[in-house]
Amino acid sequence: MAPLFVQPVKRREEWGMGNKLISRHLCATVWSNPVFLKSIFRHKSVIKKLQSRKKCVMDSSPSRKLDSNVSELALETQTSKRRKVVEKTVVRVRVGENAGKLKNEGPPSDFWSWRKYGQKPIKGSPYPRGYYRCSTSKGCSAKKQVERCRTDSSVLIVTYTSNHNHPGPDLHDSDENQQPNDLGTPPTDPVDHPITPKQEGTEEETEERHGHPIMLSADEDVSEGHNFHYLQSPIRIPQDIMISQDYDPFNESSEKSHGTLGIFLDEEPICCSRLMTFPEPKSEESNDFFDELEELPTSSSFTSFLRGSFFDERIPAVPS
DNA sequence: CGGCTTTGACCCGCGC
DNA sequence: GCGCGGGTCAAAGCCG
Repeated sequence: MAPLFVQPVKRREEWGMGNKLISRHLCATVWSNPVFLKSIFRHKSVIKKLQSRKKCVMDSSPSRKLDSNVSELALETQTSKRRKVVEKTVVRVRVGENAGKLKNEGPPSDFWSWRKYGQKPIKGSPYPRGYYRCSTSKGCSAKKQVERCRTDSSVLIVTYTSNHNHPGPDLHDSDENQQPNDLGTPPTDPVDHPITPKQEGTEEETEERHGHPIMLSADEDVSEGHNFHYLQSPIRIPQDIMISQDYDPFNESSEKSHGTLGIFLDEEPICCSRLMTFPEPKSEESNDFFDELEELPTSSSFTSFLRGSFFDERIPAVPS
């Protein structure tokens, strides 16, 4: 299952994007929430292969052929043989309208360290798209694209491709005393990693699986053990982050579709905790987010939150 | 000095 | 074959 508002998609996206949208401070706050950090976690064993292949290519021939070879190998791991069918993970973050006007603004920072390697204007969108590569570890193929929704400049669309093949920064300081796991070992905390199908036994989940094909295909690779499978895009939610359940960036004409996610900053103050559909809702008194974190519900509760608050929008797009 | 951002150029896939 | 658009490279500059 794809965790919290993560959308692996197989299609070529055309969205608007804003490269520098929110202040670094805001970014750090937004992406430092352990709940989201743990919730966006996907596994893929191809990373290792990709990197070894990549290295070979680099050794023999520099530059351009590298990516094509890598992508080709990636394609080998997917259902379609079409070159451009790349499984992606999409995260949508809602920021304030004025966020883009702030100085020192930047894409949502997260758990990982990203280095920008490109920016391109996107046709049909007034906003450029920024291309980022994981700089936490050399050889990490994790990438992300950050752009603004063309129809809603307050929405950031972050598209993650590939997966990290290395451990991320230490989380345990703010994370329920959770110790980072050994390399290649999926986190033991249910919140730490995507809920596997076995863990999802609720009706909603069943319905979800029926309604939306589960595209996570890498979980079976966890057993490989020797490969690294790390958080694709961990996010944290501070208490001032708002969640929208009725925003759908994909639907340009609809702002009230399927309970999709947006994270609001600076607008529409709907407390995150109130939106969480925990078994025991409306813990209105708890304003200290991190205090609340320590009282996080169990995995099933969190799963309920995930399902209740976010709509799985993974799009099994057919290659064009 | 290392890491990061910026930005123009280049490469590649795809549609016509 | 050609043009378009997306993705990447890499040099230059900035910053701590």
